[in-house]
Amino acid sequence: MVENAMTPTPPRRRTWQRDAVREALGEQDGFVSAQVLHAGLRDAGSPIGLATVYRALADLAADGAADHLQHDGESLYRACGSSGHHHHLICRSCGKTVEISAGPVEAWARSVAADNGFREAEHIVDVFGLCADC
Amino acid sequence: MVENAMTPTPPRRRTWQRDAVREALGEQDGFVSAQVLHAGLRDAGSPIGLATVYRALADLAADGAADHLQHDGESLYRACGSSGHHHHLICRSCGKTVEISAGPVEAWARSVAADNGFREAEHIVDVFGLCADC
DNA sequence: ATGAATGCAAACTCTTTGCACATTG
DNA sequence: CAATGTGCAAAGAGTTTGCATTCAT
Repeated sequence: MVENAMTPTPPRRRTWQRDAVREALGEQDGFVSAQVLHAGLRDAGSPIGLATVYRALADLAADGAADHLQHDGESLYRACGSSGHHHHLICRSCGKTVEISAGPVEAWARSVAADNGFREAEHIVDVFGLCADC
Repeated sequence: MVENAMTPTPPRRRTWQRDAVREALGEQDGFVSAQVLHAGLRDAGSPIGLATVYRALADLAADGAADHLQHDGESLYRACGSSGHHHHLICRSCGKTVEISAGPVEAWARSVAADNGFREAEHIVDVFGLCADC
């Protein structure tokens, strides 16, 4: 099913859980899974439930406030709309994240999209690997 | 575990199941899920098991004979004769997927990873947009 | 003959959902 | 006060795995 064309009056209540998820997501560099985010929140003291994190993330993604992608069977989310546009190099063992700039890639993505008649192109580019320490 | 650098003597037995999976995959136009492929095979009369299809597809992908991607929680496969590694341009409205090659990006990803001391780098590169029809 | 491949079903992981209760607007 | 959001635990979906049997080499 598709989002109804017009937005009747998006009822979206403000709860501390929702805020917590949004903030936790924003503090992360790169993409995080719902599970990891939930674990982090609980470690930080929030008694928030896993289902709530899933629901909050789904809403954020639906509202365009978060980017969503899937890797290795799990959904990963990333705060979106915050600062500028950058990408990440992520260690899949220790989680270390290095911010990388992808100058050439930006142009490439735009041209590939244009060549195929796509408009409003966005792109997700992240590199996973094992860092020097792992 | 990683593929050993050199190929000692790839033990991969030829079974009619494996052939059936490879052929069925080849007859498909785009990407297919393991489940759909399995259903198709059974409809065609093959008493092949689901687990076998999963295993065969995994092997094909590992051997570079199939392209693999995930969409909406399921693994999709597609016969991929030669080159091996592709990325996708996805319409965020109708879901249409166009396979794109990212030559320059491959090199860039490798060098970025190397520059930061990362090994075994994989990368996620997907471009989203609105296709011409949407 | 030897051991990889298969099949089945149980196990697993990640995600979604039903329902009663708490909260928001 | 009405309706949405939350929690928990159970249900789902998709994929993987253990083990005895079958089959390719």
